Amino acid sequence: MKRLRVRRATARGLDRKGADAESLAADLVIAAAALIGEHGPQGFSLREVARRAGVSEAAPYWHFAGKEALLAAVAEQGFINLAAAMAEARERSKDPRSQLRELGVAYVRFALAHPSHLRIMFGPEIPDKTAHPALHQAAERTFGLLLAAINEAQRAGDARAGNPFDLAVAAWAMVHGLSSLLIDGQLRDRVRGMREAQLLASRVTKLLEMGLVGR
Amino acid sequence: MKRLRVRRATARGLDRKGADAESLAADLVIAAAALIGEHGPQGFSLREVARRAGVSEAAPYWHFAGKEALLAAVAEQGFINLAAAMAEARERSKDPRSQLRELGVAYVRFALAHPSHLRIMFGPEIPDKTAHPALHQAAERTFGLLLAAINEAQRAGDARAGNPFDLAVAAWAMVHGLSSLLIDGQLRDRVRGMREAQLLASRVTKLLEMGLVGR
DNA sequence: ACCTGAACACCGTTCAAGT
DNA sequence: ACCTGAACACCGTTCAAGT
Repeated sequence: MKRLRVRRATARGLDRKGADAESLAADLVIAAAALIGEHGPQGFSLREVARRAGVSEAAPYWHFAGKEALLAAVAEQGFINLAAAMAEARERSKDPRSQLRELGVAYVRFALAHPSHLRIMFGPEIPDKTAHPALHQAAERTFGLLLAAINEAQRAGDARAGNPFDLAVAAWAMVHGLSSLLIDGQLRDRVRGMREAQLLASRVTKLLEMGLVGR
Repeated sequence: MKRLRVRRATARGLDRKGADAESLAADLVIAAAALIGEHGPQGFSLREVARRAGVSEAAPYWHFAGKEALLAAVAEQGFINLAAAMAEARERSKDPRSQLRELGVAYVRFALAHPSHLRIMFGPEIPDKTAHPALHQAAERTFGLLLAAINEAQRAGDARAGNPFDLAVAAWAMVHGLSSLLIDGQLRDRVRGMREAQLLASRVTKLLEMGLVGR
């Protein structure tokens, strides 16, 4: 029994204490996230994850309903990480207008740094988030962060009046669309490299900003 | 031999004349597009496409290098259809500013009408479009339509000065992001139904328009 | 030139059986 | 409670063989 646990830990290439006390569920999520990061959403398989965790191919089914449930756990962690990055970005500036700009930059930066993760968070692998309440909640919380920033900007006169939901969707659509186009290589002909992508992001975001601010 | 052709035609549920003269390649693309439309990109398999076309599982490999090549053909057709819808939309209005608005509406409408098709056109199933020259060209041509509309709007004073590429990317990112969020169900809690989605699209697009026009 | 049949190495999922 | 081993029905791709 003890040998088995050790096999699991070394199979992941990890060597930290307390591996015995960990649940296999957490190990599987970690292995899944790593696998997605390496080979993309396409190259992901439940059997390979089990192999990396050092367990049989049937073992994951004790902890997750199936492949989609494991991916949902990975996606949930992704939203938690994105929300943390956005919260941190917001704290970097004082005035609401530049806070919004920082939020957008953080979003695109996260997308470029973790493209495969973003695909799992938004892609068709999980057709209905409401089937995974924890994931659904994490996604809602992330959007809530943006909505709060919009609200504050409106109160400070740094965003035009109007339905805050519309403004938030506009901002979200812009950064999400730009991230998707960059990740999917749609702009690869004319935008080379991460640095150029970030510059494009700030120029493009500014164009929307003018519409959102209204002056 | 003739019996075989007939079997192919009826297997697709079609009964048009001239089926004998058609190439299997075209049949496979049609069957693939239909399958994707029904079951989404996930439920697509090359074997099932072959079954629907009434041929053996190895037959497609004579016409396509593999699964990705067949998907690339489907995606190419998608870009051709999208470009046609955009060109038609543009002809509906005279002044450049409302032409841009019509382009955006057409994009979102296409996405909502053919969500699975859009995913193939942009998703990770085809990681590198340059590996499929015809697809790459069709995608470029579609973006070129948007770029031309931006250029014309700038000449008419209906769009602010500046790098037309930046303006085009902003517009593209906005409608693409909104389409993605709608398709992926990210707004399902607060936007119910196609009609409400279209209304949201026109409100949100207007917010960007103010930034693009600059007055 | 174009297609079939059989094969290989994978995959997700289930289920009896073990501890 | 938690995991294994074996099985089932799939999948993408290859390749000799047919016509």
